[in-house]
Amino acid sequence: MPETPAPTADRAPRADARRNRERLLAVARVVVAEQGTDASLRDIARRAEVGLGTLYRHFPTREALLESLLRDRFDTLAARAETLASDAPPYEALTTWLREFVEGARAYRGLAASMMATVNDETSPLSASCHTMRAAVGRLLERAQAAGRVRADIDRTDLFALANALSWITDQAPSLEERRDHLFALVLDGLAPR
Amino acid sequence: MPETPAPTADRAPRADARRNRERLLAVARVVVAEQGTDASLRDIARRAEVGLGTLYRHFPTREALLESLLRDRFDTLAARAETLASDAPPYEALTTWLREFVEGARAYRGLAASMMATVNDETSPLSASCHTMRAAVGRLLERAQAAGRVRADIDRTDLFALANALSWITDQAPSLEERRDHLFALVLDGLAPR
DNA sequence: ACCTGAACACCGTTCAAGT
DNA sequence: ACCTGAACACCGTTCAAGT
Repeated sequence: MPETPAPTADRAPRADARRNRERLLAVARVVVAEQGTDASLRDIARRAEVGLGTLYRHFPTREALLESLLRDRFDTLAARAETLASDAPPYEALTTWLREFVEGARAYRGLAASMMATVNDETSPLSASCHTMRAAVGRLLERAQAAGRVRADIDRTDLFALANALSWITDQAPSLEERRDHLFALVLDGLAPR
Repeated sequence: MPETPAPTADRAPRADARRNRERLLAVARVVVAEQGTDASLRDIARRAEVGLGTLYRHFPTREALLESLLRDRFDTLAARAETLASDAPPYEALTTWLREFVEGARAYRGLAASMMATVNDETSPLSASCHTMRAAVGRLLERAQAAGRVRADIDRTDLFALANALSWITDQAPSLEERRDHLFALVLDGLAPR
């Protein structure tokens, strides 16, 4: 019985496909860091020395590419929320997580906008990928609310929107970066119970 | 002495030029309402039944076009700030103005981003046009601060950024529109003195 | 003085042809 | 099974040629 390739669904990908995928992701990481989340897909394929169709084969949509780029980050942030939930007091756990979230969002310009888009389009791969992260921070929020440190009239989506809005500010006007922590603190004050 | 055209600087524009400019503005208002501030300039020229070069002649840049579209709004908002300064108590004047600002920003998707861009690029026509408006709201802020109703550690640029960030949220995720007033109130709470 | 549209250099997306 | 790049339909911007 010769090793028939057998096109089973979960077959190991061909070597060249695997290599191309990795090249694309590595290049995409650089180009998105340079140009933001609306970077030129053509440019990414070019710099990865790969046909444009190859990029589309591996990542049928821009969101799919971003998802692969950001999955690590989402997983890390979700895990971080769990750690904080058991290691820190409710309010401090929440604010620490939010601070790290906003800090990390600075990595890619346009990221905040891409994240907010997932609120509307639940079907996007990006939406699915950050869902567990949002659920995790939701639990942090509820804990802080139960402890009476955060007003009860906001939900995780409100919090997500506020965090992204803060990220967006420095996205658009880098000169306001030095004020970001300050505005962040101001919004936190707004979260206090009435 | 025949009526020599005399190319004086401030000559009345030719009739066709005047007409084209008005057509472009009228169409731009519609198209930007449909597509947002990054609307297709080609589409605007096409629907105005005007050559593409004509659009560029009248509005050398996208920002110049937006500026003409928004000048009224800026002037109105600046005047409104003056009215409120004399008619309403300091804090109420400020919050009323901010509410109207955010409410009005909903007119064009992408407007918040265009506004924030003026913080970095002081040379843009949009920046010049909204400068007096920003100065006016700056005075409202200072009054509210002097009355002890708003924390002293924020300036007009911070406030401008926060207002645009709130506008941006519903820009990106229209489904959050019903939460906007709520998030607005939350940020206002954050403005209270410590 | 002003208008026009072709020309140029870019996009995103698809898909027939290759290996 | 996967890769490739031409093809298509769009952009923004410029500018020679017209009236």
